[in-house]
Amino acid sequence: MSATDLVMDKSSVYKRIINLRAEIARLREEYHIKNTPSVTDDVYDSLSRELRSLLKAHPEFADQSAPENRVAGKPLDKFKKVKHKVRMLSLNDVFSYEELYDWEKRVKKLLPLDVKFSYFCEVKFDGLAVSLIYEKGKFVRGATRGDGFIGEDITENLKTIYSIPLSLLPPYPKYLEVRGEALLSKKTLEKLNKENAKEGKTLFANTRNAAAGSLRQLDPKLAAERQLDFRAWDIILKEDIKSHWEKHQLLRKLGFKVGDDEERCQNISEVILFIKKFEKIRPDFSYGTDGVVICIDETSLQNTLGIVGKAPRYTVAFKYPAERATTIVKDIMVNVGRTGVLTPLAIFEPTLVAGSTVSKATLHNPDQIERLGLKIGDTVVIEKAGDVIPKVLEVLVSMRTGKEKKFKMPERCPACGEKIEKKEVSEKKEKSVAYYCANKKCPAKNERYLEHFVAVFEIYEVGPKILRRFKDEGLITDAADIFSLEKSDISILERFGDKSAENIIEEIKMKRKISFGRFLWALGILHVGEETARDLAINFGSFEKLSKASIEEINDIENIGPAVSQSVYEFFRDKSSLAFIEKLKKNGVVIEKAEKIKSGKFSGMTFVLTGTIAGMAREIAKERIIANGGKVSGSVSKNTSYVVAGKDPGSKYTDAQKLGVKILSEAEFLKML
DNA sequence: GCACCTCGAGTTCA
DNA sequence: CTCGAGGTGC
Repeated sequence: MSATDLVMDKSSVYKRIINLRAEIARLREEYHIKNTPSVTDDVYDSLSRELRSLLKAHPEFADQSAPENRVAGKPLDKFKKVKHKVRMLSLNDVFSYEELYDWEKRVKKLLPLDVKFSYFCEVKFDGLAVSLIYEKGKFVRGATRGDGFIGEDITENLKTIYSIPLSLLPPYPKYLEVRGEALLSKKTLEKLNKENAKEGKTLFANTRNAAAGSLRQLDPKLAAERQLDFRAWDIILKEDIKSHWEKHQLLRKLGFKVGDDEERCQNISEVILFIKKFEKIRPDFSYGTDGVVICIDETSLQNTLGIVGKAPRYTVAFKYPAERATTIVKDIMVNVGRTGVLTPLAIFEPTLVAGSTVSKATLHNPDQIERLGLKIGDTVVIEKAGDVIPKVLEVLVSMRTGKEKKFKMPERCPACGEKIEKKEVSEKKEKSVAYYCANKKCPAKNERYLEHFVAVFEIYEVGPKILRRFKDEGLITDAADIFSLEKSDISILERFGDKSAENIIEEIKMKRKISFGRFLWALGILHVGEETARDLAINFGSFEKLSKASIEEINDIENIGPAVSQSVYEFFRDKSSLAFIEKLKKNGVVIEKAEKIKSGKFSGMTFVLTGTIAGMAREIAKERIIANGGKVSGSVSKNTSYVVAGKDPGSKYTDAQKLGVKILSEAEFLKML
């Protein structure tokens, strides 16, 4: 063979590679992006195989920018955590048209009467929600949702998805974030499962598990083989954009694939028509879906409506009914929580429901067991609420054999053996539904508290297992001890290396500084969770002020009533809690004062809100007042500067008249802002 | 005193 | 997610 032959040969190989690349790209385009199932997988597979073997023989033709090289990264040890610039919220669900009407009612109540708005409906894909960051038109980072605040960096895996553009089509804004669903078609899932079955691996139960599993592959090459797809559903920009509908148009122009089934509706009846229409095609739809997302189309109104907990009010997900299964309750165990509450837990014969094997479910409290009429050994119907949390729906009484045993709440705490009791609820002498362990030093309670504490301080390196180990080894007796740990304390323990000890110490050091609000939350004061802690922090500003506040001063804050104010007040009179706080400070915890309220135009004024403030959700009005230096109180007194009366004002309106406090109409209030 | 909305706390599986 | 319980308005 002459040298020329070799060159000729090489050039034809190169031509073939170019052709293969073009053909594969075209097929992928059809398969993924246009979603036309005309392409046969066999053709696609054989072409890919040929390309791979040619490139193996001729590595000199490898091209970094070629489609097959979307895979850039090396396998990772673990995913980096990334903080979302804008929190990734979740959706509230509705399961019936009735609940949808209820949502409509709530929304309309919060919006001005005369405002006109539309609804936007789109299909809810059943995949994995991800966030994509683009800088100067280039894809720079992709992350999972995580807890909404912090997700995992899966950039390299996302790069392997063809329908995620690496560069945007111009014109594009300098910086933007796209949110959407990484998913797998039903067809791809079938193919994947066929391969898995051949190799004796476990099968994926649904497209979401498969998508999530694929993106969690640490090696991007493995993720690439899964042929994932992407649909965008939201875009976050600095620039104003009028409606959700326009967002979708913009996403398309930038080069994203957006779900085809979407519609702008003028009223809820039209929304229901959309839901019904989609329900018919859902079984034959190419992708797994679990419902329809409905939102208020106008962005300005969306912002007005505000957020409740983890979900914005302007949108809901209509969910189609979940899959159910039957199983046997083998036993009922009892768990001890941080507050000492005893929660019964049903242990099942492991059963497959909606894609995962379920082996237990909470029964919440003894009353719930009573309501269900549940006995140990019963056959029960279960489902996964929201497709995640197992729930016992009913007992199949006809399946009883007579051997079932009635469940009895233990008389002593299962963890420490001490007495248990029901708590007094409210000022009346009523008793709580739940039982509590009365032992202040119950080890289970203590452990749950430690877990809560590190979670609120966001000390990610230290989870339940490590805490338990530290406790068992005698390194810590309370949460404050965490901050006085030293590297040598940890590194000498078995299974802890030098490196992991260092990581843990570094993390703890970094998280010593904490906002006043989170600090309060971490203390685990009865009735004080995330929200109430923030309310307290904003209203009192510093630990010193709150700890000296009278019970009345605390009670005056909006959303804080007698039960909470008493619990907070008592907490700060308790010697051991004060000693604990002192110990935390001594060990290096720094409490940052709550956002110093800049002396704005409202400084020194106290507002009381009553009735529905149209055009603005209550907490937004509150935020605006606080941002301008004002205070929001729950009750009218002679110290109140203004009462803002919305629609249907309550008794505070007459209180204000009696005390001669100036009453502002909504319009007057808005003018002051 | 009741209806409604929120919040707190415990919870599942991969 | 789900329950109980607290807060608020009427």
